[in-house]
Amino acid sequence: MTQDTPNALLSDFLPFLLFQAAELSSRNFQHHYQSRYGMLRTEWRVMFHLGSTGDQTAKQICNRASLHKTKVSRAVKALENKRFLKRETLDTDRRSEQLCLTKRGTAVFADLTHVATDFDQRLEQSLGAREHANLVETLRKLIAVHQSGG
Amino acid sequence: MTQDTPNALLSDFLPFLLFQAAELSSRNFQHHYQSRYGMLRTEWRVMFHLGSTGDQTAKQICNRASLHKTKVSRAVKALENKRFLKRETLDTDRRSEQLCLTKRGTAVFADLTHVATDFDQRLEQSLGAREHANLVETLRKLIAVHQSGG
DNA sequence: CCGTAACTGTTACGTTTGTAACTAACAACG
DNA sequence: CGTTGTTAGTTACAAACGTAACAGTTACGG
Repeated sequence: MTQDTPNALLSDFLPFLLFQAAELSSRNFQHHYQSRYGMLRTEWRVMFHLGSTGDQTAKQICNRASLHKTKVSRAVKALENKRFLKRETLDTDRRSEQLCLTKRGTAVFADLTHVATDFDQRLEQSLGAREHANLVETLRKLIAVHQSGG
Repeated sequence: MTQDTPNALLSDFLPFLLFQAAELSSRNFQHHYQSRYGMLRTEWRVMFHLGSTGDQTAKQICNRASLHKTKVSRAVKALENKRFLKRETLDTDRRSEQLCLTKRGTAVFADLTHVATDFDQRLEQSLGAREHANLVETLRKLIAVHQSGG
């Protein structure tokens, strides 16, 4: 059922392409944290943020990762049960908790970081260094636009 | 908890950036099909594929959209209930069903296509035409790489 | 102070999802 | 044909999810 509207534009519809690229690359990666550490996708994302951008509260992770607070809340609980993470109520505001990886959690993050780096390098090879860099830059711009209410 | 591994690379970890970009742009768009037609995300994706690449079976949509067959099965059922789509068992293989949009479904697709096109154009404006085109091209390449088992 | 409003994080509940088991149809081989 | 294996699509069940309501804490205005 073709439309009067040119389909060329629509078959390139960005949200769709983004979803598919995200879904496929995520799927290719999830096997690692799932089989080795029994982690869920959201758990890996939370750990990723703690490991790469440092100790922070759940709220900060929500904002930075575009994740819902209940999702983060449950992931934090799961990571805590696995002894990958510990929480410490802030003295300055006792509603918030500072989250940080335990020694064990840090080791897991380091391990997965290696896999992630390999993964990223293979991607860079198949795309070419410049295209890879451009992609990263463009995605960041796109994220910024949308977050400020595009 | 910083690592020995350079974090510059990791904070640009592509699967994460892709997820976030996909999530944000999808969220910005979902309001339209949700409030006007009570459609779920997967229903919109299925309709999108039928509308833009023509009548096809559920299996074909699964492959093209990287969606799980149960997800597609349920979306098709929902779209059928809304009378947006009809199925016709193939004579050549009576396991498969050809899916095609009804008149009503086609109208809905046309309406949402307009919104999508506007959305896409605004995106193109904020990114610039060349960067937008590059992004599309790179994402397609990336999807191709992953689908062939990268 | 006291009451109201706002904010962080958790929990209850209904919906959506994925895994696995299933039905029905085809295909290949004796 | 009949048996075995494969494929398209559905369904049952448990896990994960989002919405909304919640508890505890802070901020502010009288």
